[in-house]
Amino acid sequence: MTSAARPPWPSPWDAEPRTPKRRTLSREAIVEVALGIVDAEGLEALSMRRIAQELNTGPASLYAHVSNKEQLVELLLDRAYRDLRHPFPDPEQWRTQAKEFLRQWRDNLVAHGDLARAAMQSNIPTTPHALDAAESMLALLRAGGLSDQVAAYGVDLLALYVVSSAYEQSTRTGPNAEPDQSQAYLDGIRGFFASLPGDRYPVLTSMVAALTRDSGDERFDFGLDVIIAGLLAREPG
Amino acid sequence: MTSAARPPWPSPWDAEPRTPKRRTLSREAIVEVALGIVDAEGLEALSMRRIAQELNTGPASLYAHVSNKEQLVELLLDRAYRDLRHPFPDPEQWRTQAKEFLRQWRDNLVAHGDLARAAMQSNIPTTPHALDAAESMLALLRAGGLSDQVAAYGVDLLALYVVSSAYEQSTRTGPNAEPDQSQAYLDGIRGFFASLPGDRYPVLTSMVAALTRDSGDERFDFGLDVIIAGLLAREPG
DNA sequence: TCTACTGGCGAACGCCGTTCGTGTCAACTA
DNA sequence: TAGTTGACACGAACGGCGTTCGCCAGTAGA
Repeated sequence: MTSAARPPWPSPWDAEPRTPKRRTLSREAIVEVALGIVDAEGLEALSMRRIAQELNTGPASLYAHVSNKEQLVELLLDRAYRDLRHPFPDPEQWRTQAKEFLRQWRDNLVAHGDLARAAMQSNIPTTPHALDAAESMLALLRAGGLSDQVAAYGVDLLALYVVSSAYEQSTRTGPNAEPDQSQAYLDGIRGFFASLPGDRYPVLTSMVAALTRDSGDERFDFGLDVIIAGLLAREPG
Repeated sequence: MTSAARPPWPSPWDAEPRTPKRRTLSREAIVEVALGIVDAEGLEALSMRRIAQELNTGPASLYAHVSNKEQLVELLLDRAYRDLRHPFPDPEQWRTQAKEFLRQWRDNLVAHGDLARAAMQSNIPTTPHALDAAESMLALLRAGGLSDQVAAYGVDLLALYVVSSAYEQSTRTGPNAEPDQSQAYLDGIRGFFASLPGDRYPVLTSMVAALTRDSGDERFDFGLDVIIAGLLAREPG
């Protein structure tokens, strides 16, 4: 090792090489670093100690900027939602707009590891950018001519679907998503279902092909179509 | 204190009053105790130490019967699903049967604190009684005349809805559900939405009444109806 | 009766979120 | 310019967690 080249006393040129002792910490910096950890390794890898370490400090320092971990995760989620792009509702195309927005919403969550898990804690939007998303969805559904009550319950239902789909997807793909492991994944499920006893699960075993047809976009789009069609079916027109 | 009444040496009549030193532990006993903790105080209160304490032993002893906490939680979930009562599909009444079964499913989850959170980890049923539930639902949807593909995707969608609804409900009611705090809860939400800036959230603030109409059964039933109607809309007939 | 084995379990390891008390720098006051 | 003040940084520690190790004791088979 070359550590012998360094004198034991502090040299002038390496006094405080980084760590300018002050002003380096901020809520934004913490959120950014935390989001990086979640993106790369998932929510489970996120710890106050880990964040502090990545910022060259101790865990206690974080609490000057964030009241606790729960709040930090909420900030992460809102930070992620900040990237959503909101459509201007057009009554002629509201359905396409809605589906595109919901897809974007899910992709945005999936892009941040299993952050969707945090979004499931409370279905009611409370942070600014989560409220923006709800506002946009409500506006789209109303542009589609849905009554207030159906639109209100509908937004809830769609949000529930988007978030839980994203979470399910994230548990499937893992923290660092390999691009094409989905085929192997599907084969695994297929094998499992096929191995079940046909006398106890006659229907399941007879439908393995349909059950394991797709685990990605087609499935998600199917759910979107079903819910939107169901909402329209609740209206007289 | 009356501890002086007890001699410092072991008296014959209190030698091993309980704790027969052996055979008291079993996987079933562990699951039962753990489920009791989750019912009363929620998943967060569940720890190996806590279970062990309730069984008058140390945490290490549990690992002879359960490989880790993750597996234990899976066992809890399957134990809960064991109580589900399955209908025999009748093509004339499949819709009512399906709705009743799904309601029962949700109630069963909500009855066990926030155990639903564990059910969300993987949407694919793998344990015996979870597979039973999927089998029943598939049979019902096929009795309703749905095609294999729509039934397969539909079961997934309904399971996602039931489980995430149950989880949402459980975070609302808390571990020990007060029977009638729902009104105060709704009032809280109403107040929050009403306090939002109307210029940023014009649609949201104009729909507070519809958004906070109900947070319980009516909302859940609405979602059920929407999804089932949407599934039927996917079929030609 | 001896032996082999299985389950029970005390102790410890390395994590975790959070708090306390102290230090130290930056900027305002006089 | 000198003194003061208040906010931020952070080392150390507390009480929890899941899990493993290794020893011990009781049971069952030879």
